[in-house]
Amino acid sequence: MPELPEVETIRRDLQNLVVGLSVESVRVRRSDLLCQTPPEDLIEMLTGRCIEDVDRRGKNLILWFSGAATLIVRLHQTGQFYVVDAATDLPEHTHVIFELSAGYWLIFRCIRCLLASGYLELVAGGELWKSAILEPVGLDALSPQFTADKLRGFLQGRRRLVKTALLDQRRLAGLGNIYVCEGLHRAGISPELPCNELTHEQLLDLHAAITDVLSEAVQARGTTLRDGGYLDGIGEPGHFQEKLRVYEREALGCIRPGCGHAIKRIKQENRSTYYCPGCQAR
DNA sequence: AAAGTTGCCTGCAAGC
DNA sequence: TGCTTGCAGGCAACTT
Repeated sequence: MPELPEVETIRRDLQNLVVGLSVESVRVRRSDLLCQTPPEDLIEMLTGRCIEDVDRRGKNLILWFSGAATLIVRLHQTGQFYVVDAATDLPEHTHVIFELSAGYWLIFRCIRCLLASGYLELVAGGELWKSAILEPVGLDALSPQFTADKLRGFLQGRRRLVKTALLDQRRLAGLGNIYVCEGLHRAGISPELPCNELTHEQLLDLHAAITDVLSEAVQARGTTLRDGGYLDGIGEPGHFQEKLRVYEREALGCIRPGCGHAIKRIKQENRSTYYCPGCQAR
């Protein structure tokens, strides 16, 4: 389930592997996964172009091609985007294939295609503000501009629960279920606390916790859960699952020294929240 | 009244 | 076989 650290890992891998290579051909097997992009446009605009840079905003990848063509890739829940050797047997659910120079293929896979509004979007002329995928995406959580003050601005005065508010990509972009749960646990804040009841201290702690957990997860190359949904830029799993403190640890003991409470799992807005009732009491 | 918020439902496929 | 799970868009139903 790629969130910011997973997408950042893929970005770095692709930066190393495919920048400087050119697109020899594009195969689109499922055009319904494209967002506002006819498949023939994708093929025509990218064939022969060189990949110049790989960028990221929130959970979205941005590939810059020569001629200012830009490809936005949103992995959503089960999307994968990685490099394989040319002419290997393509895995199931491979929906778009970019055949590159130097004997590589860059493939887009998606097991559960849940997103009716599309996963890949071509934007011509580098006019990223026209992207339907990026339009609602807020401030990137790893950006230096993300300060404790900004976090306060996002959460202040809202009655919404802090857990669900942090999942909203329109304000702060990049956090998903895993890192919101982990961040709240590190900050010792109950997921059931309404935003407008956060103290100044708690906001500072939460900002530090979010920043820390994201950068540690990038160091560990992201989280691959039991479902194996996330793979990095060469199709390998990450390692941060070994360092999770609450996520998917229901009924196990809290690892904070001296705590020992059993991790609980609750439903908030129909999504699982994991937390420690000891360190995250209301 | 308009703008901002919140809650409910939907879609795919995997794994019980 | 049938039920549950998960992410974000779309929209309805609120609140201010």
